[in-house]
Amino acid sequence: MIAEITDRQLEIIEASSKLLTEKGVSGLTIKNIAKEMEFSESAVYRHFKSKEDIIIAMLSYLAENMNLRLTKICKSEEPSIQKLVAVFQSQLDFFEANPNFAVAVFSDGLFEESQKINEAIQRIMAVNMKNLIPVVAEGQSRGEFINTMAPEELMHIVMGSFRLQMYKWTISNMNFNIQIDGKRVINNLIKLITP
Amino acid sequence: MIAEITDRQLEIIEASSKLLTEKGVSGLTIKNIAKEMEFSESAVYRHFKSKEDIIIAMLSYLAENMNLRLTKICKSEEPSIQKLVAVFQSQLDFFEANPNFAVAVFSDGLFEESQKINEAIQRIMAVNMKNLIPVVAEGQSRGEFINTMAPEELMHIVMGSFRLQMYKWTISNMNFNIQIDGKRVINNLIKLITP
DNA sequence: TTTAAGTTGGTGAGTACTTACTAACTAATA
DNA sequence: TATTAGTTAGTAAGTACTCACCAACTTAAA
Repeated sequence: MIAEITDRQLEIIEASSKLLTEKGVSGLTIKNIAKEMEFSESAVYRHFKSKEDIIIAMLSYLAENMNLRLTKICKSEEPSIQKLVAVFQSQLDFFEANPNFAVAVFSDGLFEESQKINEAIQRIMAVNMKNLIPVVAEGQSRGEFINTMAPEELMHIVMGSFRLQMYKWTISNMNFNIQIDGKRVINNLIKLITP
Repeated sequence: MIAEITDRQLEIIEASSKLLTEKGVSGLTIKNIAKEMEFSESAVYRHFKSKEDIIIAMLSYLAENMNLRLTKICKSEEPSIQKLVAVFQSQLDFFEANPNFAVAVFSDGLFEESQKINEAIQRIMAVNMKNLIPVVAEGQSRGEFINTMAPEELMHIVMGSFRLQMYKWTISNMNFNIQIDGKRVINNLIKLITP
């Protein structure tokens, strides 16, 4: 929560996410991080006590960023539909600009060996849910969204569709325009969940 | 395609998928496979020329199985809705009985280092699509499903929701009843995509 | 103002261990 | 006798991480 992060740590986080995009999980090694930072492997340990800590810091940094972005959108006074669309638009913009993070978040189970890392990834999912469930519930009570299922279940379908689209993008090595396809998915979802 | 597989190779495939469930990708090593098979590491290489080949054989075996199951369901004369439900029910049954394979298929990007393995995983996705797109198209023309988007886009939403449910199950270490939650997702989807 | 002590962020060499894979050999079977 | 399926004992390359050491800077006291 209280992310007391030094400049150097932030640089390492950025180097790590770059490596993650370009070389995948197996390329995210201390050796490669050091090379990217242009210093020795042992220097990495001056700033983080373990590789696990680096990954967790990276994911927490992302979660914090995302929460700020989404909270801002969700507390506005627009119609719920517009808020929902704006949230996913914001996610599209972010991941288009930072495709490195997309790999981490949408390639599920990537760091399965560590419980702590898995929890960090789940926290990112939770940030989405925490912000959007109230929006959906509000939309339902206003008659903007269909009322045939619980907000959580509506969100499950919306998130699942969005995640699958992001996944298709990451495995294609980001070689199509995620804005176009992403927007189409969101439009299709809106068609389905409005009365 | 023509999977000419020896008994011993099948045993190795089964041992590998067991390891995948219990220890994750990082636990799927030649050493562990050998231990599981109760013979030496080098004996593994009598049956497969590389670890990559084992993983590909494992995924191909799964794809073949799945295709047989789904094709049988989809060529029946029932209403399209019932076929769609039956397909996902069949998937639920299979992954409940073989949770090991669920990890492989729903933890995307797991074996990212190998292009061939990725292709094998995508072939499994394609088996689903190949069988279900015609069912959805047929259902749309019969007025069983809504007609406001292309069959592929409807399937995207259905698959995305299903995959997310399976993912939640795998990261919870299969500690809730996937039949109950899986069925609820399918029911919710049916509510959305029927007129 | 000089000196002393402590901190920060580096280095290079090395640890203990794991990985996929191989060569050479052996025993049993066709 | 040739083939099959196993063995033992290795390999080179990689992994995260630790060690003793050091230069530059900051802080505080003489």
